[in-house]
Amino acid sequence: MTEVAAARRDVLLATAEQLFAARGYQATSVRDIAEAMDIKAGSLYAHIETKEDLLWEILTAAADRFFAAADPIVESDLLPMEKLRQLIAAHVQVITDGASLAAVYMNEWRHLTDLRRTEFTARRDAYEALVRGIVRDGIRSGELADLDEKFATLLILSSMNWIYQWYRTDGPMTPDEIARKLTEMLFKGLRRAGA
Amino acid sequence: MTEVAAARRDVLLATAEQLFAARGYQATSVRDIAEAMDIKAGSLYAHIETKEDLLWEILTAAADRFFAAADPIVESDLLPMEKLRQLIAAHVQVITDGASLAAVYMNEWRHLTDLRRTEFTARRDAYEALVRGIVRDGIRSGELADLDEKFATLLILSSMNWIYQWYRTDGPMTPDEIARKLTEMLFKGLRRAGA
DNA sequence: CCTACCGATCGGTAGG
DNA sequence: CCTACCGATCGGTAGG
Repeated sequence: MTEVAAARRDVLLATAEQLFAARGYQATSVRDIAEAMDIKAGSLYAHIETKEDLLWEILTAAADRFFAAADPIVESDLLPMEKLRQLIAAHVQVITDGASLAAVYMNEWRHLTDLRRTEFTARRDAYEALVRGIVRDGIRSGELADLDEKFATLLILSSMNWIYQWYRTDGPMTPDEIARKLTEMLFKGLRRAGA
Repeated sequence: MTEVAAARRDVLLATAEQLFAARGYQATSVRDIAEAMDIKAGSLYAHIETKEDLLWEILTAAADRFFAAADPIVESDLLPMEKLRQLIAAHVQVITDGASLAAVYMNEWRHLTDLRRTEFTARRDAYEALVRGIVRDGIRSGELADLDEKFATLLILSSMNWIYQWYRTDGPMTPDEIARKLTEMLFKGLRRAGA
């Protein structure tokens, strides 16, 4: 593949990502994508075989980013709570860095056909297991309270994953501020200390 | 309208709700809905004018439930933190009581056409404002820490709204247990007390 | 609630 | 990357 063709493919993926995030996969036609690129629908098929390939590549790229951000932290020898703090910062960074990528990742995977959907959810579960492992270690080390491990993991993931819904690049908070505030609220709780 | 016709309409709405929750609005055809009811697609239009009417009625019913659960608590004269505790329990109850309704509520509203989408998001914002009002009062009364009010509200809402993703009627936790655990984690935080 | 049908749009292909 | 087109499916309607 030539460099130019590779670049065109990246434009195609970025265009599809934006439209899938804004309207959803099913509501986005190949003609919508082509029009946004100023080409004809049939021309897309010089780059892909099916519309689902676009979704699959976007979802795979998103999963790759989350793992690339988390893996070095998980494998480090930091204490569990510091691992958790850094993982939250890294995860939030991935989301704020590509809010439309995150939106597709959270919402559109169920439109994959069976085999790919199974592979996707397996990776998602594996990521959840990484977070859960840190939570478990934190409970054992005594840094975290004696929590329901699975429930706490879901609370952490859900609070992070909701961010793409309201985050705006031109909003008042930087990604780091978001991560810091979230970590503090999750760790310390909403109650006034001593109340 | 006869009672029989009203009952058929309820079946239609319940069927659409299930399918919209499972596959998404756009991926569900009127033929899918008709087939699930063992009738022909054209027959649906004895009950509705457009497919979007189904989505709109489901979303309106969902919003009604959330407000019906929250309003008496908001208008009570309980202390802010107790209000928040009860609101979380009531909100979780609505979600666990109808996980597919909640799924449609969270995911499918963006497929509404402009006017209805605007009305929907306005109601959603109004609900968020209810929660935020309690959070504000809790901060002022000193029951809650000196939090970023909006951020804390989003944390509470996101942690509640994620529940439909994993809740199963035959799972190990009752709705009350979920609400209790969630409240405790949100209020006390994940860190070991004194750590 | 059914039969029979409408125009529009869908994802995708052949040949250039 | 385009033109021209394919069969399938879409939401919806008329008349019974």
